[in-house]
Amino acid sequence: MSDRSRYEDLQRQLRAVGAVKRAIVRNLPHDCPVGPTAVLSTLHRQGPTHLSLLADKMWLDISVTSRHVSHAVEQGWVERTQDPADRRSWTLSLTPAGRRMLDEISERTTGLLAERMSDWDDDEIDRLTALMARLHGSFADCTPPDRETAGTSAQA
Amino acid sequence: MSDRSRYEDLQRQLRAVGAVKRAIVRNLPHDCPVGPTAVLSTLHRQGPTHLSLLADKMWLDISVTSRHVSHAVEQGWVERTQDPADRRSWTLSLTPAGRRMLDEISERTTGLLAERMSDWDDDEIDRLTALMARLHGSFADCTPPDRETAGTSAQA
DNA sequence: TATTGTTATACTCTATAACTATA
DNA sequence: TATAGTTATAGAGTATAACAATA
Repeated sequence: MSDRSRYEDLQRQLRAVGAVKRAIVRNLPHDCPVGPTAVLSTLHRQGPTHLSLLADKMWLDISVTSRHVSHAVEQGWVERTQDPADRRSWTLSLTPAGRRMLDEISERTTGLLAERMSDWDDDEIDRLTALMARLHGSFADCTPPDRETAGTSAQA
Repeated sequence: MSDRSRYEDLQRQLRAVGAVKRAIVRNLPHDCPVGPTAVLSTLHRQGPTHLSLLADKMWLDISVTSRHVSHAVEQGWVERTQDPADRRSWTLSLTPAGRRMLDEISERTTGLLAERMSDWDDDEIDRLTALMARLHGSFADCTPPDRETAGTSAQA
C-alpha cells in the first residue's frame, strides 16, 4: 500500500469519526451543547483552573473556551471566583448543579457508547483511545495556530 | 478502570482528534474547504455517482452534500450530467481540474501527515485506521438521523 | 403519491482581531 | 509594555423543513 493511499484511508476514517461524534452530540441534553459539555468534563478532570489552562486542556483557542464557559456560567454549572493574587484571572470551578449536569451527560453518553460498543473488549477500546492520543501527540503545538498560550504550562 | 472513565477517556480523545482535523483543515488550499475536499476524494474513490449515494458514502445529510457539491461545481472541479434514465438524477464526476485539485490536496495533506507521523510504523497507522473504521461501524445507520436514504444501497 | 435534488433558515463551532482591565 | 480575559465579527459545518421537478 502506498503512503498516499494509507494517509487517504486515515483521513477518510477521520471523517467517519466525525459522524460518530455527531451521533454522540445528538444524544446530549438540549440545553447543553458539546462545547459546554467539554468544559464541564475538563473542569471535573482538572479541578478548578484558570481559563487559559482550561483552553490548553481543551485544545481550543481561549476566545472559544471563554464563550463555552460563559454559557456554563449562565446555566449555573460553573462558577467564576476572582483570584486575589492576580485580579485579571478568574478561577473556574464546577458548581453542584454542574456536577449533576455532568453526571447526567456521562450517563447518557456512557449508555450510548456501551450499547453501541457492546462487542468491543476493554483492551480494544483502550487501544483505540491510546492511538488517538498518540495521533494528537504527533500534532502537538499544532492546536490553535500561533498565539502562543505561553506561561500556562500544561502537558497532558 | 471503570466503564465510565474508560468511555470518558475515549470521548476526550475524540476531542483530541478534532484538534488534529482542524490542523489538517488549516493546511488546505484557501479556495477548497474541507466539505468540497471530501466530495473530491469520495468521488475519486467511488467513481461517478448520484448525489444520494455520495451522501451515504460521506456520512452526511443529502442537503449538506448538495451544498458541498455545488461549491465544487462552481469551481469547475465536478461535473453534473443528467441521467437519461431518470431525469431527476444527476451523475456527478470529477473533471480534469478536479483531479488536479485533488492531487494538490493529497500532496499537501500527505506531506503534513508524513511529517507529523514520521515516527509511526505503517502497521500502527493501519491499526488506528482500522479501529476508527470499526468504531464508525458500531454506529452504523446512526449517521444523519432518520430520513432513510433508502434505495441507494451502499455498504462500505 | 413517492423520490431526487435544491434551497432557505437556523444553530453551533472555531478563529481573528479589537478591546478592557490589570500587572 | 505585556498578559488575562471578553466580545464582535466572520466563515464554515450540519440539520430541518419547505419546495420543484420527475416518476
